[in-house]
Amino acid sequence: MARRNDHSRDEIKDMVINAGRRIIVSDGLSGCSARKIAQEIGYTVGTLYNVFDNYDDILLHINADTLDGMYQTVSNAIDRDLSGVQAVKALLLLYLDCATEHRALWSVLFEYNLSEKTSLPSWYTQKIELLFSLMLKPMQSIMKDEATARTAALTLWAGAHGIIQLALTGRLAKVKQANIEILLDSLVENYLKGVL
Amino acid sequence: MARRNDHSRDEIKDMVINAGRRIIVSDGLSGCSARKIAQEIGYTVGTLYNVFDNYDDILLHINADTLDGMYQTVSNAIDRDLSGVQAVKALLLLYLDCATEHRALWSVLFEYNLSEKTSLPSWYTQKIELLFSLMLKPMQSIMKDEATARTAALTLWAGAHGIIQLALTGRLAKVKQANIEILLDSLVENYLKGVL
DNA sequence: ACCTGAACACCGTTCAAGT
DNA sequence: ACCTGAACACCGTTCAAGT
Repeated sequence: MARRNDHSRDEIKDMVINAGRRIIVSDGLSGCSARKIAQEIGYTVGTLYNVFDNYDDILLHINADTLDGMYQTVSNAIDRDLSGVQAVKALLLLYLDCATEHRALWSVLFEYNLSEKTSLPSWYTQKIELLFSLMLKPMQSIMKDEATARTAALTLWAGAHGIIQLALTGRLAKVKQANIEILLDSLVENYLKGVL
Repeated sequence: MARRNDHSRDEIKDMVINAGRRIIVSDGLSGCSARKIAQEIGYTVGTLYNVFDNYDDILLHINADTLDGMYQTVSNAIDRDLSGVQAVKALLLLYLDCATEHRALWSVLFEYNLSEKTSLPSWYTQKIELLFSLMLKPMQSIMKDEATARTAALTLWAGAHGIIQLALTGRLAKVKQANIEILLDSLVENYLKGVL
């Protein structure tokens, strides 16, 4: 034992993140733990702390991977033929797809709060910004002024998030899964009608 | 020991909920536990399980109290002189106040997910519905058709939640606390302009 | 009937000790 | 330098035993 050196530091990092993701997908966040991840990758729990600051740090990196995956999925699925209002609408439906298809990972993205004081690291918020840029682009093609385009994009982006979040967690009084798209449609349609 | 009978079942229930709320407010959700609640009220942890199903059940009841409190606060603070768009806008700003003033409790409301399968009990979703009725009312005075008024109210309500949630948790790229009101204003103003 | 105390099976985190 | 194993201080939950 000790000093096996089977894997490099970066390899272990990847193994931890991937094992954590698999466990969350199959058993949920509450079914995941540092010990279970360690067992899954064939190392002792102490090894995780050579590579990550703490358990929150592991979750943060899993979330980072989720954001990367969403960016890939969404940017690949974008229909380049659409433009304007239709493009924005299609984009938000793609986010809805991501959320429903990877529910557990998507939940961890928003519902896990890091220790109160420390804010999200900039390399992480940059991933958010990158994903957001997919929304900003079609909005800028609709509206000429850059500042108001950004405000509009933020508003619709966050608004759509709220609809998806509350509906998927059953907190949006009586709204069933099937009606989410109606609300998203209402949001985009009417907001943009008002803004243009 | 045993069979003290100092407090009735309902009294203990209240003590647990209130102690839990105090701990969450001062130490956050991660600082709260069944054991700490028990210690705070001078009982053993086992006693909590005579009165509640499990720890999730305790949090659910704390959330129920939070919802009751929000209903009281908001319905008392409503300016009856306002109407139409202004009334809706003022209402969402009152929610923002609730969220910022009771951050920890407000977080638990949305960021704590009960065990995957079981959905929220109806006595709980009724409290959500009651709070939502405060939003529905002014919307119905703006729009005649009841169904579209409800869709509009749901959309704005959930949309505002998304803006508040993402902004307060630092997940809405570069949006500072001060800009939340701008986004809320943009949401309500433009959405209603489109809908009317 | 009500409450305790102790147990069970877990946690995240640390770190001396081995190779 | 890397990894283990064991410890520490916690968890939620259960339940026989006491009054």
